[in-house]
Amino acid sequence: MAIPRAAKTQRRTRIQEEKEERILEAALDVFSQNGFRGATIDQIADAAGMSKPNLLYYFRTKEAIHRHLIDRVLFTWLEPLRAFDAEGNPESEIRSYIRRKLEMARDFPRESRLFANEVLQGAPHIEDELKGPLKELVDEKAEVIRAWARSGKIAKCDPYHLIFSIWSTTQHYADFDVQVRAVLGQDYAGEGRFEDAARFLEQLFIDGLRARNA
Amino acid sequence: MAIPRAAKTQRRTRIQEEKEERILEAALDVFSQNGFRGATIDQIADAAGMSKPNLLYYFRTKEAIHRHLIDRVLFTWLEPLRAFDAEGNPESEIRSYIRRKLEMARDFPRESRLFANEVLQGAPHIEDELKGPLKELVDEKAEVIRAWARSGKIAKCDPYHLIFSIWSTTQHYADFDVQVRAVLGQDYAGEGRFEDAARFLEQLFIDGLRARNA
DNA sequence: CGATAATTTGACCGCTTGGTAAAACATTAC
DNA sequence: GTAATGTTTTACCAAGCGGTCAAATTATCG
Repeated sequence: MAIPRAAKTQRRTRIQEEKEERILEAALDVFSQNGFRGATIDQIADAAGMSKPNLLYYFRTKEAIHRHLIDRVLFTWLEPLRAFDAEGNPESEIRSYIRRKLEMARDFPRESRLFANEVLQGAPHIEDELKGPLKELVDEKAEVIRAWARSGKIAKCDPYHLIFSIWSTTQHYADFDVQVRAVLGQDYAGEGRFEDAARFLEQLFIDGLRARNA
Repeated sequence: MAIPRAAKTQRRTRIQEEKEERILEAALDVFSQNGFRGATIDQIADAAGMSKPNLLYYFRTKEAIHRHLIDRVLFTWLEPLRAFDAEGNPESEIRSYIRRKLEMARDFPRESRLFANEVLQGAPHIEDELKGPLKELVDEKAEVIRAWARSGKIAKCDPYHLIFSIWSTTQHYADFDVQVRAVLGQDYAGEGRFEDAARFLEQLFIDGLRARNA
């Protein structure tokens, strides 16, 4: 007779841990492809290879699964920006930031789409995180960029819009993948487009931001 | 006793025309905010100020409304790219393309989000349009850009990824509006961010693509 | 006016959805 | 072992969904 619902016991069994992971993995698939409202618990349960009530034993509601995923993604998604180093060389910092974001778009497209879906629909579940932690981190890094510009290491530019443009150009390859593939055609087999994109974006941003002694 | 369903009569009454317009307007609101699956006919009917069966008298299915909207958006969305002129000055062509795309993001964010929602979820309704007309148009304009690069008017670069990067950076201000606002803070009242974005993007792309005689 | 066609409404249907209840089953602790 | 706890299943529900139907209402036209 279980009053439970997983969280009751402080120490979670391995079976709990394993099942929860399987659920989240399946949910990532489904949510990222259909959005929150488009996803159904049955779909997720199917993909996780268990019955719906069984799934609901681990997560009480559909929203609980979603929140769990969103929290996780939000954290890892900002890693590359956190790594942005004020002491480093501006050009190589920007270059490696672009690289890392592009790698994430390539390796974790579902996470990117999950996030995009959420923001696109007004970010109903994460407004606070955006206005709080996210804004603070961006403010901090914007100051770093501004300092680089002031000291003439890169061209003067609006640091916020610089960050936005790196976000958008890199995530585009995950979020708009179907469109990218459609336009490039299938002769573009494999992941070559990511290498090409990296080359292009590095050129664009590095040359576009190179300090001009005018 | 009407066998009707609007399309039966070749000549549509003004009342038909007006109601259909009201429905599409309402549907744009709802679809762009909730995606296809997230939107309900009741919501759209409510927003259009009519009953559900009444709405279904004008559009037989939810998909019919959606297809109508998507077709319309797809067409107008490509206008700026079509205007891209091979004979013009490369720098000013690119500059005004960015401007126009940014203006569309500002003035028609719902249209942008409708499209983004669709592509994000795998473009189930418009795969053919992407692989057909869209690809052809992009191929054509990519050739123009390549010619500019060959003749040394702009730096050598991958024209496809250049187009992608203009699309993504500009549409970002419509699709990720909540995030942009959250990060910039509400001190950013009004639409000033679009002017700032325009300045930044023009600088980035123009300087990033300026021909290098190296 | 009356007749005919166009529009609107309310009642309804079958299916899917998120979620529950309770009992069956499995596992662990002693 | 057995008792307690943890897990899974079967059956189910109430609400929401896309869509239909037939009757009621309104507009149009001679």
